[in-house]
Amino acid sequence: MRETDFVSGFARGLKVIEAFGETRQRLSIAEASKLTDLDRATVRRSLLTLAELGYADYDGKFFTLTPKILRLGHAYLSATPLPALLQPHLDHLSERAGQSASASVLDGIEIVYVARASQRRVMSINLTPGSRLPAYCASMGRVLLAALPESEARAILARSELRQNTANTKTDPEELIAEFRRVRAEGYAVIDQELELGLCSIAVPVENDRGVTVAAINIGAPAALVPAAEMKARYLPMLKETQAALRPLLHR
Amino acid sequence: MRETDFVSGFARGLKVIEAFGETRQRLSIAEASKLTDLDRATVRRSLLTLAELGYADYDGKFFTLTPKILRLGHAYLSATPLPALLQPHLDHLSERAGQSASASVLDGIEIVYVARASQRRVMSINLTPGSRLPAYCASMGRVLLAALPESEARAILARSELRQNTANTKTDPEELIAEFRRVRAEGYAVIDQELELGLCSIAVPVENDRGVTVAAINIGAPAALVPAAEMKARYLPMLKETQAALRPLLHR
DNA sequence: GGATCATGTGCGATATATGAACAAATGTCA
DNA sequence: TGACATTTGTTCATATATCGCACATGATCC
Repeated sequence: MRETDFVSGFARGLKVIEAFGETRQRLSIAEASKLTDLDRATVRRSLLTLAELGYADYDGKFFTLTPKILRLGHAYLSATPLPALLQPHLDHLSERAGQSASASVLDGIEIVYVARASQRRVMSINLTPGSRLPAYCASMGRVLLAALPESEARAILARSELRQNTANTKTDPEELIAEFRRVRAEGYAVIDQELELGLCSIAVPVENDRGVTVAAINIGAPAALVPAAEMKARYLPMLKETQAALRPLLHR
Repeated sequence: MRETDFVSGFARGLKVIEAFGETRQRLSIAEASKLTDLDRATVRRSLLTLAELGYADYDGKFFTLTPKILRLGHAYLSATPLPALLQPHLDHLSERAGQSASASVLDGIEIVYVARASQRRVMSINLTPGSRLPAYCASMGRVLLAALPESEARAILARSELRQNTANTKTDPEELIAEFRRVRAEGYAVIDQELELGLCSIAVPVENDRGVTVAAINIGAPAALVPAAEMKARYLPMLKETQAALRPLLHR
């Protein structure tokens, strides 16, 4: 790509949108400038552009994103066949298991939920399509990382923070790499309260008709109801069935 | 705003992202150019920028959005306190009713789901936060339109397509305006299979502590289980309770 | 092989980014 | 309270980058 094939005004604008993350619903020009490391004048122009287009509100002091911004992400969720294709299978899975079933893909060091069928809520955080979790300590993340060449998986671990969320969280890269080998060999990953106390989950990869892993699906259950040791016996068979049902549906 | 306070390269890029709507997962440069009505060279630069930043994949012929694009919409969902604040109330509502409960806000002629607690799936389409429905034929849409000054509601109806989705769908603007008056007076809206056969729903506004409508919440049920005539008696009391519980929590 | 369509590129006209300068608002401290 | 220091938003001139057109090239289809 040539230098002139890059629209830096666009790139800067996207960076400004992403600055509205986490708890930052309202940003002043100066705050946005600090967060994005862009010049105040530049950020101001981006924000005013967003406001002019209806993607943001401006009260003269603070900018706030409007729901119109959801169109951007929704362009992906509705354009990609994956979520719609997975959804009925997740519904079925969730009903059979009596637990929540989800699907996610990898984006950098995180997994991104693309579809979900939830029973009652077990996690403290609210997962919806678009939600993100660190890959290293989520069952679907383990499956997706295990599908990568080991060098890439290592690179992702190196970029990850590897926080000790609970006493169970595995944070040693070598231990994680060894676990990826086991996942690759046995075809599933179980997480025993590594992300959050009281939550167990089991995941398997979803492969397309050429055997390439394109996503992961999982079932999550309260540890009090289903100990980690029982996850495999209870849920792996139905996850494998779903996996087999999906394979011929996924091309390219 | 001055002319030079607008970054047109940014605006053009956002337009390109939105071109990936509906069934358009893969776009060539020429296709994107037609959809956005932008010059091919411009679209090409925008798409290459998206690819360079990891928001899109490029196989030399077609561009595809990547899950990274979800960060943009998620910046809103996680930054805005509304979804997180509503979620536990929707969970509770959904459990009490034994039906799906949702919350949405208005964006132009559409409602946008910002939170949802779903029981079994009753609609053919899969609703998640970020999903959109035309406002004129959805229960939450009726509530949100009824909260606007009548001139604005009329303007939105004028811009809407007013499709006859089912035999029940109201498409006459005057009839809809009259219904908005009733909704305003009585404080709730019921939809009897106007969007999709077999689906009824009832919605109430969510107001902040100053009485301004900031969202709507609803309960949807299969018409076979709960006839429209029974929606009010069954669900309005619990919707009103939720409404009252939310009011003091919403400021500004 | 010619017509049609899609993509890539060079260039002049035009729009944008930059950093400094200024004005206004806000915070600080005696 | 008042004076000073900081922070923030805005404007400006100009160097720089982008836009859109026109043309060249490559693909595809009768």
